[in-house]
Order: sequence, then structure tokens, then C-alpha cells
Amino acid sequence: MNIGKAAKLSNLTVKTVRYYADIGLVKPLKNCSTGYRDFSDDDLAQLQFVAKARRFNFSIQECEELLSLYSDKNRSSKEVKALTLEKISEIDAKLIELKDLRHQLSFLANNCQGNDRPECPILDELSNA
Amino acid sequence: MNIGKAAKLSNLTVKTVRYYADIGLVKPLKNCSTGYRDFSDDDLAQLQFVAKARRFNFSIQECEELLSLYSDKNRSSKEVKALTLEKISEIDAKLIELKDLRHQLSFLANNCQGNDRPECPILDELSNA
DNA sequence: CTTTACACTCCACTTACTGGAGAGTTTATA
DNA sequence: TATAAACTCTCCAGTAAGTGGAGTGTAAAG
Repeated sequence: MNIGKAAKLSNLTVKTVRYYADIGLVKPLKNCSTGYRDFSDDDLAQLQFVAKARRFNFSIQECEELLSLYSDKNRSSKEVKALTLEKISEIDAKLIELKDLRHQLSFLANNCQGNDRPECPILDELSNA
Repeated sequence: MNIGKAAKLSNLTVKTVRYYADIGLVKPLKNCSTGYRDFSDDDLAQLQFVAKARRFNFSIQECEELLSLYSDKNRSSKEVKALTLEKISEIDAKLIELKDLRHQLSFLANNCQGNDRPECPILDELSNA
């Protein structure tokens, strides 16, 4: 598929997908005559994965590492599993933090209902968190 | 408190806190004679809030907006509530996505246990997600 | 009283994009 | 079949949000 479709299906911009191809994070085939990139379904899957991981601040390098786990036949499955479990526990920490952030904001929304809003409630809330 | 303590308590680096002060995201007092920044508890609370929000890719500008809700007495509480609720629904979407990412990785970890790892399971998993 | 830890400014560098110019390609429409 | 609209390409400059390091001043501990 062309870059436009790959971008749409992975929720990335065309610019970003092109950038990922430039740095070698994905390696689409290239039509020699037109110069157009040609993305396979696997390329798309990788883009979708990267898009998701990037939204949670996993760096490009970390994404690369995770992706390479599957292509590098020399790695032992122990290694694969270890890195994966490490990332999962990072995700668990993020989940807790994100729930916490949600809690703080919803506390704020509920305490700012009245028209005569008093002193800022969030700073107190935040201070003793 | 000094910048070092503020950084430690907000899980930011000294460099980053200094940067936030430079761009006016927080406004610590400044000791005229030494030039040292002096962070109040409120400054710290703001840093903690920003640290958390930034970890989930809320931009500096969004952080600024959220923080300003509390200091700007001219805003109506309706406005405060609307923006806050908007951010909460963004967080809900992120929560779903993050859980999904966790699921994908744990699926992978479980399917890479054996020593003779077969073809990559994640790409299949990702493709039909 | 001096070493160690911490603070400051300033400036260059990095990561991960983003925007725009200029030009070729493909598709839909007149 | 012509031509306009939509899509693609490269290249280059700019942005957001830091990060690293040099050179220097301040404070606390031994």
C-alpha cells in the first residue's frame, strides 16, 4: 500500500511515516521507477505498534528494540521475554500514574461546579498526594 | 526550597526544572544576592502536576492552560470544568490504549516461552488488532 | 579552611518530528 | 484526451522539549 493509506491506518501523519522509513524503523519496499514507498501488512503492523508505544513515551530506540526481538533470530527467547516483561512493568507503573492523574482532574472538575469557585482545590490535592 | 529538592520531589531533573522556570511555567522567587531560585510548596505542586501530565504527552502549553485555570480568577467555573472534562476523556482514551499495549506485550511474553521460538507471534497479533 | 556538593548562566546539541518549496505521478472529471 | 485534483517524492529549515558541558559562584561538612 502507499504511504497515505499506511499513515491513515496507523494514525500517523504521512510526514511521520516517511520519517520512520528514513531512519530505518520500518523498511518498506521502494518502487524503482516512481520512487513511491510500498508498505506491506507487516510494515503496517509495525507502524501501528510504534504509534501506540510512542504515545506513551517509549523512545524510538525502545520501539526499535522491541521490534527487533521478532526479526533477530539470534536472540534467545529468554532475552525476548525479559525485555518484554520489563516493558510490561513500566506500563503497569504508567497505568497507575495515569489513573492517578485522572483522579486528580475529576476531583477538580467536581469541586469547581459552584459558580463562586473558592480557592483552588487542586493545589491542595496535589500537595498531599 | 532549592531547585535540587524541588527536582527530587517532583521526579524531574534539575535541568528540566530550570527550563520550566525559564519559560515561565513555574515562577519561583529568586534570591537577589545569590541568584538561587526558591520554590514554594505551590511551585512544587505545580511541578508535580506538570511532571505527571508531561509523562502522558500533554504538551507544555496544555499544562500551562490547566495550571492557569486556578490562578486566573476571571475564568468562569464552567470553563474550568469543560476543559478539565475534556482532558479526562483524553485520559480515558489513553487508558484504553495503554491497557491494549500491555495486552499485546503480555501476549508476546507468553508466546515466546519455549526455547524454539517459532515465527513472530506479535506481528500476527498486531495485524488483526 | 578547604573540599565537596550544589547553584548559576550561556550556548551548543539532540530527539522526534513538522512545514514548505519545488517537482514528478496517478486518478477523476470535463 | 486534456487537465485539474490528489497524492507522492526529496531537500532543507524550523520547532518543542529538553540535555550536556564549560566556566563560575555559594553553602555545608569535615
